[in-house]
Amino acid sequence: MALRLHDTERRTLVPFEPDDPEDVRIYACGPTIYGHAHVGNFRTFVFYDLVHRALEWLGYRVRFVMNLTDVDDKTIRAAREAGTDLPGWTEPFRESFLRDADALAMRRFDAYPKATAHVDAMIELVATLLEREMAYVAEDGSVYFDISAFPEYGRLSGRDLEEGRQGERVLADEHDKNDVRDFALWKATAPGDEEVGAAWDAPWGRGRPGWHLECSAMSMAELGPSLDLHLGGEDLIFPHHEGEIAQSEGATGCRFVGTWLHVKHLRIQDRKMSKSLGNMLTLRELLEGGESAAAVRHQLVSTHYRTELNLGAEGLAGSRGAVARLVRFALRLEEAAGVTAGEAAELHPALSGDAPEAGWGGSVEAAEGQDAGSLDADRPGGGQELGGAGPVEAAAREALPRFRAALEDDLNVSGALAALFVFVKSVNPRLDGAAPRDAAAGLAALHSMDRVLGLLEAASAAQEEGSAADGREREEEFRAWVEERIRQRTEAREARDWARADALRDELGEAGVELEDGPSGTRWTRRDG
RNA sequence: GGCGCCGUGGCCAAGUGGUAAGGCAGAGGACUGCAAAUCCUUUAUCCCCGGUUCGAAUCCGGGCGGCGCCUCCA
Repeated sequence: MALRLHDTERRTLVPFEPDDPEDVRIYACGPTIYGHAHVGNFRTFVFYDLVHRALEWLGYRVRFVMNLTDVDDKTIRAAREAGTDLPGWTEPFRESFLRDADALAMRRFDAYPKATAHVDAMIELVATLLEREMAYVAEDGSVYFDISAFPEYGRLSGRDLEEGRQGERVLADEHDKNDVRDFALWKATAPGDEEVGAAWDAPWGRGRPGWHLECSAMSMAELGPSLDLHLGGEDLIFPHHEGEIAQSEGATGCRFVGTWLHVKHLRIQDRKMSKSLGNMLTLRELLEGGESAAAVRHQLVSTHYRTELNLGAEGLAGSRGAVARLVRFALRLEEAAGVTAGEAAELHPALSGDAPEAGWGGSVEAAEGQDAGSLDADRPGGGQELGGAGPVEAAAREALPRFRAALEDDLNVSGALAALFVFVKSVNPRLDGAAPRDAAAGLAALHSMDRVLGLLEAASAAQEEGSAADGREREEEFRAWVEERIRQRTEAREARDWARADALRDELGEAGVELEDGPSGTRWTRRDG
């Protein structure tokens, strides 16, 4: 099976067929950087990250661009109120956004163009549309796109062109438009724009670019006239993306986007997130409140992108549990393998490469509908190759095709997570006494899957950030202290002095350290993180 | 009003014709000095009614309930 995605325009699942699998071009609508991004934004952005990771894992080479909107009504108003100029206001939030993205283990995209850096390209685009008579200059020097020049307007959102036309009173501040549905490509300079530097010269007059225009111009500048994939939140379908199509195809004459993917919105505690309800939760607030980034990432990524996701305390608690289980599993594998994840990958390239093929006899079809525990020799072509593999490796070879099949089915993360946890469940009991090389196979496969999910990455990123904040020396000191306590406790236990042993465990517990006594000694982990 | 989505065990959530993946939480058990971790066992008339079919959570009709977009909010 090959990758299939749900295209908004065709309203159905379609095979993903990029023009060139070696150069897949993806554009995603990013945030307006006038404040800290909220968790709803990040539901969408973490999905972008998933697309980015999944496509590369599946073997595509990807160029992925996400814009940052730094000139619009909101940035201008905020900069004015703060008495600064546009970059003075937006730049800190650009950095804030990237920090938040890092915290969630989002992999960096190839470019984050800012609108203000591409105004020339936007002016050029408007000029082209004027030349082609698809746009007109209004009395005040604003430029509008002429809807009637693009008969296909409305095809993405599936709305009736005539709807809302009759009996519509032309609003006072839009008297320059020929048709109420025409949208602004260029807005003539308004009072206050100059103060913050939000005004540029154009042949038809001074002003600033319209919102839809930014994305058309920047995607063309970065990726060319047509894209394989364009991503955005569901609210952008109309009018934003509809406008992008009209402008882009109007100017170039060629198809703008192959497949549109739109992410459903996030709700908070069963309510829509909105300013009026006062429940605009920023990611920063959530994290500073003590929530772990890995749990947040899990929560945001674990629900299919076309299903509404409701963020709440219960769900986050569930995510914490799920992530903790994976982290412990990774630790057990590392111990049993005696190597790092990187070394494990070298030992088992077939299990750790991007999108390991089902070439070991366990085809996707064969894996589906079999129960996870049956390492059968009766599967087509499965017996012989499996002969030399240990039980952990066999489980990995079972899990990876399922994981892949789920991703290929419109990025079914729930299915992918199920494949992962079936793997965890089947490996855990076989880990005691497993051959190191075999355990390494499990470690390699686990990290391969995490290259798509990013959950272990988010957990270890948080861990590192924590110790970096503490400072290297203090961290060393702390470790030494913990290990000394553990040594003392081991002595106490050998002497069967249970009271002393328990007291030491309690003391460590208060310091946030949890102990696990295993056959190979005592392991400790930090609570959370 | 127009267009569209959804309703699966305590919570979250896969599954779109052949008698229900997975996670979290709970209960019992194994293991442990006690724990923790791990494993085993255990919890579903798939919103309701009717229809199509040998067979439906899955298709069709109706109902009830929840939600989104329809002014630059991801």
